[in-house]
Amino acid sequence: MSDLEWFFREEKRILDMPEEPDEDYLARVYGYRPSEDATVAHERGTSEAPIKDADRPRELNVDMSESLNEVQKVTVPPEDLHINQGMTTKRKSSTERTVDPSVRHSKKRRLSPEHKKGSASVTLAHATGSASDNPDSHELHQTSVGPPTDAAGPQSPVARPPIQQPVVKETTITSPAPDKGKAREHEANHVDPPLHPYSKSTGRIIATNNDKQPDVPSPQQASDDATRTTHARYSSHAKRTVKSKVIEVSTANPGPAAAPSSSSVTTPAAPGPSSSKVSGARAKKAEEPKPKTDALKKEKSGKKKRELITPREYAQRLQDNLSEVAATRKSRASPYLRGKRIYYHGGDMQYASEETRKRMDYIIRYGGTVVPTYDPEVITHIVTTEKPSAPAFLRATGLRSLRDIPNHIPTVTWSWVIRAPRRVIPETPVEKGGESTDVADNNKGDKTEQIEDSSSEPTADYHLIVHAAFKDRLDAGMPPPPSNKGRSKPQQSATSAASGPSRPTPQEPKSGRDGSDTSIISEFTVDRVESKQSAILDFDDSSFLGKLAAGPNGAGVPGRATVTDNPKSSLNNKSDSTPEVDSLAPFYNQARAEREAEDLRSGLSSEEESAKEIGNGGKRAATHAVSKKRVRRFVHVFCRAILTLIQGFLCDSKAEEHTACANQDVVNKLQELRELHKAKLSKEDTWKVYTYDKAIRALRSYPTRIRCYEEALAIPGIGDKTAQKITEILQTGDLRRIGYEKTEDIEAINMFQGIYGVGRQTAYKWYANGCRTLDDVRARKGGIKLSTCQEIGLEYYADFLTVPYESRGAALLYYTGDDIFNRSLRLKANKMGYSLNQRGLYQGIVRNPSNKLEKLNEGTIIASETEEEILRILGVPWQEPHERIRG
DNA sequence: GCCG
DNA sequence: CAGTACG
DNA sequence: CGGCCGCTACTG
Repeated sequence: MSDLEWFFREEKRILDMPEEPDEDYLARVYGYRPSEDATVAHERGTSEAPIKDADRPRELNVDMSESLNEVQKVTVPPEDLHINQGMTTKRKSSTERTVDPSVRHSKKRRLSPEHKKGSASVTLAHATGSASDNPDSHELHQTSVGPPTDAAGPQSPVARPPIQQPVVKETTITSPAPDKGKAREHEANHVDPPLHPYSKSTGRIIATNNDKQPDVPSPQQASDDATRTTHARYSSHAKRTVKSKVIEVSTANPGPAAAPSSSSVTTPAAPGPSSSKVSGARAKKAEEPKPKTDALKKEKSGKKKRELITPREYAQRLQDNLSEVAATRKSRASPYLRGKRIYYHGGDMQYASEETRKRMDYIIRYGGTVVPTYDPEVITHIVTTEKPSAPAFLRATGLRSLRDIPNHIPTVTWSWVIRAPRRVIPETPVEKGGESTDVADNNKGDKTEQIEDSSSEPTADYHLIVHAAFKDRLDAGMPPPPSNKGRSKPQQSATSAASGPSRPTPQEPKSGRDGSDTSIISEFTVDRVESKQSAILDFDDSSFLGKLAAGPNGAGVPGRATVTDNPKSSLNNKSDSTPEVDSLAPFYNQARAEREAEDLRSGLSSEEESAKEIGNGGKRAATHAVSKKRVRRFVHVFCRAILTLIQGFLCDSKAEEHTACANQDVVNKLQELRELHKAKLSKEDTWKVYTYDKAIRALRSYPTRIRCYEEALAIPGIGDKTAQKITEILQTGDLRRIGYEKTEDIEAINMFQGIYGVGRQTAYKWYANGCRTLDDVRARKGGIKLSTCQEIGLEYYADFLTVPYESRGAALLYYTGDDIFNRSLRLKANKMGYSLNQRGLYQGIVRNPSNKLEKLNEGTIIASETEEEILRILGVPWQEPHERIRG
């Protein structure tokens, strides 16, 4: 653990080290000072606050909100994982209830007429603030409450600020609510604002919008009012939330408002956060009247021309403009790609697609170098699209075979780039006295003393394997086989790998335990080959990994006998007749086997399969049954450790919600299963739900298709049982369990749980009392009782959940106004020749005079998305929800 | 159900 | 205070 | 084997 601690602390230290102050950066680049904005200033404060937490390794969160959709937050100690996972536990259900909170609030307001404007906002603030542990909650609240948001703008822009000041503070997410637990700290960190102009003007949505949903610009969002800004921010979130969660349809059709403008501005190939998905947001930005926004826009459009340019040319250009780009990069992003000279292969040699350009920009932005041509002498990495075609690649590079890719050059897919932990590689590792860390520079040294002073422990990097571009070259970039110099010193590696919890500095001779505690990592340790380029994660300190790998489990492995007593059997001993065999062959074979596994076998058989592969890979492995097991064990432990680090908190990444992932079908099934358990009362089921949540979440963010039981098992949060289920789904496409457990009672109960304020207990009770439908509940069938909260929840239940995003305005109007207000409003609409219902304001509806129910003409919808719009058309002054009470 |  | 639910 | 989010927030 302390190794972990060290790791995180060290990482944090490094991350905290560089970079100019944000203000300076902003001032320099954008002529903008955060202090101008209270909100930002506040955010800034918090962003610095965590320093005092240095002792407590936390999420190392690099600000890369500009491309959050691609960002990976590094890490957390695995044992803390659950903290946040819990946070997301109810994500889905909360989604379903998107609206509900509002209900409560609006009700509150309604119930307490004394809540005037000001207090209404305060209520809001309180609500959002209290929920600050869940970013989404903001969205939700805001979504629901909508009106206040808007109201703050046009109606009483002046009167607000004083009251809202605290609101801003409270709700601006950024602040790690002082009274929150450590989990909140994560959140706080996580949300820590990108000190970016965008965030000020249009809200973080710009940066984080990872959906292709265009943000529909609305008047209030363009406000300058700082207070309003906050709202707008939420508003943005809200829109996104609603749009993506409540109704997906709208995602499909580009928002009417955003479409036109975005088309003209769309995604310049600038070294900015140019994610194509941001285009919508950018469109909005384009409408921002703000000067600084304009400046920004200008800067971006500088390179936006979309020419037909080859990747090579584009890369070249990036090279040429490097300094310029670097400026942009400076404090915006952690230069975690520093020193990496990447040859990017996008598949098409003739035309640098938007994607290609974007990626190249990205590489530059994060400190890497894009090398226009394939030159093994120069490049340190090869990055390809997710599914590169080998022939195309060969053509592009002029190679004859993938085998010709030099061993030391990792050949990985783009996912590797974006998933690699954001770690700043220290320019000058303190401990190493200025030794260059340029990944490429450290070739396998010939100096024997490296064994002592270098801690780089070549380990199979699962990360590399996972993201390897070609299955035939999984080993590209992996530690090369030991030179046959025979400086193999198993014990040494073993020792260092197993070094104790006390944080040893890299050059410190590892004062590990005695040989009895030999770590299994030693089995795979190929001496210290100085090929850091293999250490993608830059885990220079091997003890860290060693510890991870060895762990409590590894300790039990009788490693010593093998390593020490029978040196020849050591994997890194190349004395057998296969000098070519990479000691890491087992890894490759394992991984390759997984990749190639066409027909998925059951857990057992696939296990055998892999084992066989391993045996084939290293001859000696076949002769050592123990080794075989160890390999498996190690792979498992190691992979998991890596994945844990890579994935970080489950709550770190934005909800990928409906974004189909590589294992979507599996996810769907598991979700079904989870729902089943959700309806049950037992503690056991409760925890299963919890677990499935975690598993599902983990699965979602898993980049590649699961190939076999082991691979699933390696994912943190997925254990034996779930892995089995996954396997079943993979094989049969179904989960039998779901079939016979899915019964009507469960469905009814789950439906009840959809009501705000109703959980499993209540739902079950209702069902037990004979309720089967919502109407039953409404009728209080079985004499059931509802709490006030539940009453309201019920009142607003079903309809709202099905309100399409486009109708939200009308729906909000409908739900927030009381009976009289609504009638009045609708009557007025009628008198004006319109027709208003919960879906929208219609024009031109012609009804049969004799039968008013019969519509002769459907009419056209003229407003529905926002309340303001509707009210404006109807000539009704804006009013807060709590003011819409006439009865 | 997963994890330590 | 404990149960229940929320985000 | 026991813990699994919250110095929750609200309700009764």
